[in-house]
Order: sequence, then structure tokens, then C-alpha cells
Amino acid sequence: MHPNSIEKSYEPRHVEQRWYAFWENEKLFSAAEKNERPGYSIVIPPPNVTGVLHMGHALNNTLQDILCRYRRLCGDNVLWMPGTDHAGIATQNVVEKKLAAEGKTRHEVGREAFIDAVWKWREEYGNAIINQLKRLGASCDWDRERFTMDEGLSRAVRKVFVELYRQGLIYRGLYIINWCHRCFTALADLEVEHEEHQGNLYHIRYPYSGKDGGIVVATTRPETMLGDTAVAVHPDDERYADLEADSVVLPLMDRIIPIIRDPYVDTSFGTGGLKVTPAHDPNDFEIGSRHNLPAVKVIGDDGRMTEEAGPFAGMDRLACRQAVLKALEEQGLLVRVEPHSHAVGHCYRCGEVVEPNLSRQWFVRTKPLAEKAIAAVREGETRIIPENWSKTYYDWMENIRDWCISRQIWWGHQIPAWTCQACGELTVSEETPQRCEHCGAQELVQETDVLDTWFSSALWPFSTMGWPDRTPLLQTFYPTSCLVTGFDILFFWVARMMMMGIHFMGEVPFRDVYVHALVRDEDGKKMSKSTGNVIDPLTVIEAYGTDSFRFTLAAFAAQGRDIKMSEKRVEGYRHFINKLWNAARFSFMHMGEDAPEAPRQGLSLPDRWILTRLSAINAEVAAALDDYRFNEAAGTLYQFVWHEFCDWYLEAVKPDLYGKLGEERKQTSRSVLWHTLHDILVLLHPFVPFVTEELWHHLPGTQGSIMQAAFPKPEQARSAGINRREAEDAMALVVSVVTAVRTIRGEMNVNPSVALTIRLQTSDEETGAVLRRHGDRISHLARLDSLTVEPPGPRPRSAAVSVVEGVTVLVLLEGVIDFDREIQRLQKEIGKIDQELSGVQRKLANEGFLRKAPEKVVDGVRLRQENLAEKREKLNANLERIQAMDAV
RNA sequence: GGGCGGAUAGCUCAGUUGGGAGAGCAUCGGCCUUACAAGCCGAGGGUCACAGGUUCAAGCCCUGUUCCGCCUACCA
Repeated sequence: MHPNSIEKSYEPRHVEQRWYAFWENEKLFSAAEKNERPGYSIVIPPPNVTGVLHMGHALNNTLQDILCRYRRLCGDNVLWMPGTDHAGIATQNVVEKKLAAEGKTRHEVGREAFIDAVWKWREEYGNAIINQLKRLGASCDWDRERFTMDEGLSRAVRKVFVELYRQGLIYRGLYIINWCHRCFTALADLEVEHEEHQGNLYHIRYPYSGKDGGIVVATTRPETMLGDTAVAVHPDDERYADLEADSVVLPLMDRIIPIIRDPYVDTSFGTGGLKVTPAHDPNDFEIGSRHNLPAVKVIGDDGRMTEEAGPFAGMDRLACRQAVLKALEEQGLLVRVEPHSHAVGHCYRCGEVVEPNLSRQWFVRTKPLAEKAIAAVREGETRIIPENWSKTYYDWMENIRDWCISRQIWWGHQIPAWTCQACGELTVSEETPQRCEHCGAQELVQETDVLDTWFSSALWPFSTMGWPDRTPLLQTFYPTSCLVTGFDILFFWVARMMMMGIHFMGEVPFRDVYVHALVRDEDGKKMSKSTGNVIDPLTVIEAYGTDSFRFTLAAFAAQGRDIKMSEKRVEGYRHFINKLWNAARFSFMHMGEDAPEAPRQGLSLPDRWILTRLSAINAEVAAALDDYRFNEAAGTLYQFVWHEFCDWYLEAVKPDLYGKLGEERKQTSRSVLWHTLHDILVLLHPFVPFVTEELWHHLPGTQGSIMQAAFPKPEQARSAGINRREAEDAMALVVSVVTAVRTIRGEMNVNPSVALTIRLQTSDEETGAVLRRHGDRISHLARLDSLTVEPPGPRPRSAAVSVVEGVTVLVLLEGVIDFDREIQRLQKEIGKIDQELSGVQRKLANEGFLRKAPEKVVDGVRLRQENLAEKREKLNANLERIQAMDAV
């Protein structure tokens, strides 16, 4: 078997795993801690250990991989730092579910044993997503893989916690937080997803104490009334200005609570009376603290009513709502019920309705941190791309609220704070303290809460590189070059990394943040398990190959627009991969054993043209990738490879390659072919790593991996020494003439196998010379048996005509021509020209245009007018001739 | 309530400083031309959401309207 004979179509499954193993074995993904090359670094957005690869990951990591592979080809020392996130709540839920299947709860198992079980679970399943990333071709430096619960990263977490605490940026306190009864933990504001809900607004009368009448308040959560400690009205509300009563009787509880005046109350809402429940509403909590109101917690952490709820104690909170309503109705205090749509918070992990709840939790004071993070973007130390996301970033950062970081779960970084059993004071320390730093007692009990998972991921860009140690890795790669992420975690993650990075490293964590879109289903709907519209990336990879899939993602990754994914699209790009494969296969048939020298002399027109185009495409792709315009880079390459290289170059040089034009031509075109294909493979490699690696090894004279090749540099352009203008103009002329002939062939229904005779008429000497020089090329491409170039003159009988670039193309169709059809064709063509011509003439008749438009534009329009008029005249002459002939 | 984005060919979408409306897929016609039928050659198809405005000139800039997404928010 000839070494260059390869399969007729590309079979991804035969090569992908092999090459991935090869890259790993050769350590081609490894970054050097330090070397003379410029450093380029990206930290991966760590996927949850519980996760499986979904479309979002696939897009996210494909884009990162494209950047990393591109920078490596450019000669950079690239670090793509991989790892996974311990995903506290999500992982705990998974393992708890597993326990539940065995009929156990985590409380029965106990904290230590439970955590062991989670680690064991991770051993077993935690690598799934890593292996899936490898299937995607991700070129991460796997030897450096990190996990947010690793000892090193945990050390970073403790240090950050302690320092922030000492700086007064972490505090503990009793506040209203979001509580999920299902996950049994507090959540940060961000972790609550709001959903419009059709509920009811209940109007309830609170009778004045000792007087007739009362104040009507409105609420969507009537069960919380049991915890009301006041009724508020606006100080300026005239309806309540002369109120004699200063208190009301809280129905069902028979508690006397004060009427207070607070400007928070919106006089236009309902009756202007507001019930105040400090323990179960954030606003009420604020009002409560302004007026020194007690907070009565009636809903417990387990979702059941507390003892404070009196007769309702022990009821589920939703059942209690019904019971309260019924009781109120019986007492005639339920004045009105009206439908009301409002946003209800749900837990982002389990979907359960979240309750605002009074609770002692730990918080980060974010304002001071946010200020610097805002400034960093404003001053351009970090660029957010596309730029409009920075507005969203500012909006959120400027209105940031303190971040609740404690979680009442077990899986995570346990908060390094100890309470003294003797004096009750806190000792916060990186290492387990021996004694209380306040009273010296030794009875210390560690805080049982763990930290929000996002607390540790906020440190990711530097904790993964060895911080708090001053490692060479940090020296070389911090700040990282770019962060590639979806906008859904802009606040969760990016904003917090900015705050922590600046605070602890004194420098921003990344130079660029590239925010990509979401992958949706083909109808534009968000993919979700419950909708059942998810497309599994692995299934797609199995069916079409990784490269097709990656190229699809890149081709659709236009900035600021979501990607609608369907298998059909991927199939289309598989055709492209196959096209590339076959173009290479064809090329290999015409290559020797070695890499040929770069050709400099004796280049044919197609040779000069393709090298010119190659240089242009090279520059375009580099510019597009430098600007994160992935879709443009992919589109440019697609267009070039298929429609310039395959459709025109390869077709044009077939006579040369087959030796029909002599040995010298054969060698020259072979050489150009080799160099062009070589560069195409390198340019495409970041997008489609597997097929390019495979073809690279078939390309004669290459060594090692294509990953070690060099991305063509503009200053070493293949087109050096070539008159670009001449090559492009001449080729454009050839293409136009060939296309004109083909169009006539198609429209006149002449079989492609029939060789044609054409005559080209032009009055332009130079054009005539170019046509004569490349006549054979035209003949080959248009399937002609005869081509003559002549000055304008008499037209032959029975010829179909077309005019391109001032050249009249006469296709002789003796005995074949259908005059009616030709008349129709010409009339249609002339009609089109007339339409265009009238537009142009209208412009030229406009005095304002002539006076105010730039000269260049006016000249351009004039030239167009002349060309169109000339073309029209030529076509019309022919039309009249045929019509006259037809009449005879 | 605030903010962001979208509306361009049958479908999915490009369109980078305002100057002759593009691609892929789909459709129609012709081809097994020795790399590829997962292919080749050709063709048809658009009031650039609507209404105004700026300009010699608007898919692009400005104003407003409609529809569709998304993010964010402490009106009970």
C-alpha cells in the first residue's frame, strides 16, 4: 500500500483517540513553568464534579482550546489550567440521594463518614467529565489538574477567610437570608432564581385595639402574619394622619402590635397599610431594625411552623397558609382576595421555593472589594468582550450587596472559626487553634457551616497556581491572558474572581474576559433535562466526529448571539471535514516522499493566485482569532478551503499535476500544492485538531505533531515576491469567463461532456493579452475545444453571448442553439441591467450627490454606469441580431 | 420597575468606522468530468419588523412603536 493512499472518506473514530493519546504521551499540552517564550494562560471554568458534559461545556471548552492551540502554534508558552469544582450543594445532593436509595440519611451516617462517602463517590465518578473533555480534544495541562477541595486550594481558602475576617471584610450576624428547606441551607441572593408566579393578594383587616375599625393590609404570604410585630403606614399618608389608635390586635394571635410610620411604605399600594414581619421579609427586617421591633420567627428551618405560631405550630408552611386563611375568613377578617402575579424565589439547586428567613450567617462585606473591581474594568486593566457586557458588570457591581457565604451543609470547606465554650467569643485561624484568643480557654468548638462553593472558585486563577506560595507558575502566568465563560456565571464567578484577585494578588486575574453565548436547541429554547430537548455532545461526537462538532460550534459562535444547535448543522460541517480530507487525499496522490522547496519561480497564474489568497486568509484568520471572532475565522477558512482551494485551485492545476504541461510545471504546482495544504492544515488545526493531525502525518516531509508547527507569520507570507494585484485581477478575469461559459451551458442545457467553442472579443489590448496567455487554463476549466481572442467584430451565427469585465463571450452553439431560449435569456439579463442602470443614473442625476459625495465614490458610480451601459449595448446588439434572424 | 439583545432569502444566521444586499442549508435544473454523489456545474428567491428623522446617500446613525428572548430587582 502506498504510504499516501488513505481511505476514501474520513472516519473520525479511527483516529481521534489515537491522536489524543499521542499528544498526552508526548506532553504536548504541558506548560513550562518558566521559559523565554511569551506566556499565555487560561484557567478553565471548573465544571462540577457531579456534572456530565453538556453543550455549554462543549462550546466553552472548544473556544478555549481554539485559543490555546492557536497561541501554541504562534510560539507562546501556553498554560491551560484544568480542574473541577466540588460543587457543595449539588454534590451533597447527589450523594444524599444515593444514601436515600439505601434507606439512609446523612444524619444517620454522621458527618465524617458522609464526607468520606462523598470522596469515594468522587473517586468513582468524578472523572467522567474530565474524560469527556478529552474526547472534545481539550489540550489542558492535565498534570496540573486541580480540585477545589485539594489541600493546596483549601489552604488558600482558609488564608483568604482569615485575612478577610481580620480586615473586617468578613463578619457574622443575624440577618434575613434565603433559606432552602429542601437543601437545608442558606443561599446567597444570586442563588435564588425568581419566577413569575400567579398567586393571590390577600387583604386582611387588623382591628384597632380597643376601638372600632382597623387597618387593612395586603400580603401574598398570609402565614407570615403570625410573626407580625407591627403595622406600618407612610408618615405622610393623609388617610392615617389623624389616627387615634396607635396599635392593632394581630388576628389569630391576639397580640397587640404597634402602628408605626415609615417612609418605606408605598402609599399607592393597596390601602397603604403594611404588615411588618421582621423575621421573614428582608424589607420588614430593615423596618424592624429602624423601629426596634422584635423579630418573631414563625417558620422554622425545616419548613414547619414554630412554637411561636401558637395554634399553628408544627404545621407545614403551605398547609398553614390554608389554615390561616380559613381562620381569618371565619372571623370575617379576610376582606378581599385578588389574583396577583409576583416573583417567587426558587432554589437554583433543587427548585424548592425559598423563604426569606432570619438566621445567623457569615457574610463578606463586598462594597470595598467591588469598588476596585469596577475600577479595573473602567481603566481597561481587564477587558470584557463583547464590550456591552461591561455595563451589566458595572450595574451589578455598583449595586452589590453583602454576600452570604455560609452554608449549612457538610461537603465543602469548613469555616475556620471556633467558638469558645467559656467566653463565647470567636477565634478565627488558619490552623486549628489550641486555645481561645480572648480568654485562653481550651474548650473550642469549630463552626459546623461550610463555605459557599463560589468562595473557593473565586480564588481559582491564583489558588490553582500555588498561592499563597509565590510560585514560578504565578510569576509566569498571573494575570491570566483570557477567561472564556458564559454570561450566566458573570456574577457568580467572574465578578468574584475579580474582587478576590485584585484584593489578594494586587492585580486583576485576567486581561480579557470573553463572554460567549448560550447553546440552545434548534427552536431557540434553553436546553433542559425537564424539557427533554437536550442534545448530548457525546452523542454528536459519536455520530459526526469531534472535529465536525467543534467546527460547528466555532462557526456559530458569533459574538452576542445564542447558538441554536441541531444535528443537521453538524452534519453539514462533517461534509466540510470530508471535503478537506479528500482534497488532501487528492493532493497526496501528486506528492513525492519529501517536502518540496518553497517555489519562487515559474509560478503559474493559479499558483500565484492561491499563494496570494493564502497569505490574505492567513492574516484574516489571525486577526479574527486575536479579536475573538471565532465564527469569522471559521467561516473564512471554510470559504477558502472549499470554494477557492478546492473549487478553483485544484481544478485549475490538474493539467499541471498530471504532467500535461511538462515536468517543470508539474514540479512547481506540486510544490505550491504542498505548501498551501501545509498552511491550510496549520490554520485549521486549532478548530479541527484531529483530522489535521491525521493529515499532517500523511503530508510528506513533516515531523512530529502538527501541534509543533508554526502558525504562518505575515512577514513570511507565501505571496512574497508575487504581484498580488496582477494575480488577483488575472484570475478574476479567468474565473469570470469560465463562469460565463458555464452559465450559458447550464441555461442552454448543454451537456457538460460536450466540448465547446468560444470566441472572446475585447478592444482592450491588455485584457486580450491576459486572455491569450491563460487561454489553455480557461479551456480546461470551461471544457472547450477551441478558444480564440479577437477584437470586437462580426458575430458568428448561432452563438449564445455573455459580457463579463468588458469581454464579450461568444459560445458557438451551431445546431444546438435554441433561439427562443437565447432571446429569453438575453431579455432577462438586459432587464436586470436596466434596473441596476436606472439606480445608478438616478444617483448621477442628483446634484447633491455629485457635489457632496467623495470623489472616489462618484468616480466609482460613473465607472459602473459606463460598464453597465457598455454591457447592455453589447447584449442588446446580439439580441436584435438574433431576433432579426429568427424572423427570417 | 431597570437593563441588555434580537427582528435581513423558505430555515439558521453573517453583514467592523453610512456608499453596488451575502453565506450555509433547503428548493429547481443539469452532471457517475479518474479527490470527494458527504460530490460537481448552474439557477431562482429579500419593502433588511413598522413609522418618522438626520444625510447627497441608511440594513448600518437618531427618535418612537410592535413582537420575541434574556438578565436584574426588597412593592407587600
